Amino acid sequence: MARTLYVGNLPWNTTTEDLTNFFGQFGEVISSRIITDRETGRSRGFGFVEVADGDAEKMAQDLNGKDFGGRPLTVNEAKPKQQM
DNA sequence: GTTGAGCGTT
Repeated sequence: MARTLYVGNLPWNTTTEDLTNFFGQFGEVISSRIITDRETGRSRGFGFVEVADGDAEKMAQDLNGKDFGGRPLTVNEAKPKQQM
């Protein structure tokens, strides 16, 4: 399985590939997703990164507060989304 | 071409 990490304080131009590359250096990245505004299509400045179960907590602590794009990254374990 | 707390889409 994998854990989902909430990533905030991202630059507007951050892409999913940027998250995958950055998080990939700290652990195994399963998938990444940048949340874009559904109505405007522009980036909301945050996203989610799905990582390996065993590396999730370590990556969250290592990447939290790390500099990314010139700004301190905000990383936390994402809240479980309602699965229907 | 803007903005800056905040937990997402099929």
